[in-house]
Amino acid sequence: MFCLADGNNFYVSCERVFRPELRGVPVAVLSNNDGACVSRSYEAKKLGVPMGAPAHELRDFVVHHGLILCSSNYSLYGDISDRFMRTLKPFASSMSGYSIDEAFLCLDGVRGDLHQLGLQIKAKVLRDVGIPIGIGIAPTKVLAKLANWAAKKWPATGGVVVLTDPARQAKLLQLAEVGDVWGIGRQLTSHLQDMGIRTAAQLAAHDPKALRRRFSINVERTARELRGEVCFSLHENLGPKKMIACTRSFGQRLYSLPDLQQAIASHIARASEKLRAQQEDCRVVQVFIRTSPFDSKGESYSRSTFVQLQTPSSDVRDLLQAAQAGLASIYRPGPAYAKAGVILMEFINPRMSTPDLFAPAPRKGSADLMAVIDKINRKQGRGTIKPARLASAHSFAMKQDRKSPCFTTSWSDLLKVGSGPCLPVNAAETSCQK
DNA sequence: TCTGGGGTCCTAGGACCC
DNA sequence: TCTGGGGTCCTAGGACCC
Repeated sequence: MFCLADGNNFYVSCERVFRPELRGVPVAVLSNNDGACVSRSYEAKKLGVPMGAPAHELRDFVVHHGLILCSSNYSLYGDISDRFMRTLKPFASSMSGYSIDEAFLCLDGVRGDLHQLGLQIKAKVLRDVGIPIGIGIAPTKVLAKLANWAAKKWPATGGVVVLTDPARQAKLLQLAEVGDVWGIGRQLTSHLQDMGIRTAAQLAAHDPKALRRRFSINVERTARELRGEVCFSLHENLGPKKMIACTRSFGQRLYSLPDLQQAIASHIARASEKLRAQQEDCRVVQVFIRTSPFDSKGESYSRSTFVQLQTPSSDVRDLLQAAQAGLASIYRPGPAYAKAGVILMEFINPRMSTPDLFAPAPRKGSADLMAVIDKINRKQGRGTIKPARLASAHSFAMKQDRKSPCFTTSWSDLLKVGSGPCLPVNAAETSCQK
């Protein structure tokens, strides 16, 4: 039996934990660079604020309906996510975090009333972490997802739906459209509809073999899971990452090579840190730069290149060298660059591979040096030790005009408790509603 | 003015191997 | 005359997720 615990409007809920004035009012969280809407409160959804809408299209809601916009604050969300996962863990024999705001629990061997258990989990997370969640419990992951969907869609469920009874399963499958099923996106929905498959029930009833032939093995599995046949295990797709990407749009357009070099250096610093965290080396570094697809005037330019490392490495100096060489080969003066990124790929475990006899030897002392850098940066904050190429003020920095304080991850942002309302030390500068 | 970031998996088709 | 069978690897492109 699987249980899916999923935060409601997670980013907005995180903002509300430390900012009670945001409760009960329409709130939306924006993506990086204050670009598009990525999370909406219940009140914002009710107003009709669309998911994914660019910020400038939300003006009317702000002016006429009191919609409050927040920049995204990923260190805050990440920290609250950690607390969320820690709180869930004791409820199950095993658990698998699926995304920043979702986790699957394995309830095999759990005795007693599952609905009561769901209510307990929900109450505990609300009390200890401060965020509302929905709970779906069912024999397969796809059904647990659907149960969770139902728990959020119908408030009368109390936010907990247990799908063990076949009759209830069948009923829900008829109410859900095929596009509401986990793994069935826009394209598949339209193809399935052409075949006359409109509801989850119809998908479950369709011949799985035919689904495999027409689409893919995963559509077959999804359909089988809807019937209660387990095809996805708890720890599906776990393990080290197969690629690590760091990409960003700039806060403003960039033109010069040195500016792009800085952006690339900062991406490499972060990407190589992630790579070292999973204790692997990489063989290939991809670099790309591009203009904005939304710039109607001006030249459109998008280039990408792969740089092969002779000796696999996770040393920031090696990766930086490779990435800068790649950048130099694709950079051209003229275009208004809007975004750059690096992607590390082809990982190897250095303890389980044979070095190339003719490749240059790895740098001496690299592992020790990197370990010290990572330790210092973990303790003193990201960027305490960084490539010298990076200036302190970035020309490529993100736009985040409405960012809330890092209440839990920055000493200077801790809430000051004293007379009057609780305000963070630097609240004046970071107020959400500028 | 202003349009996110980071992942995974699958398939088809070609090249190549024994 | 008759022209196999079983595989791997690679890449590009498409689709999905949060």
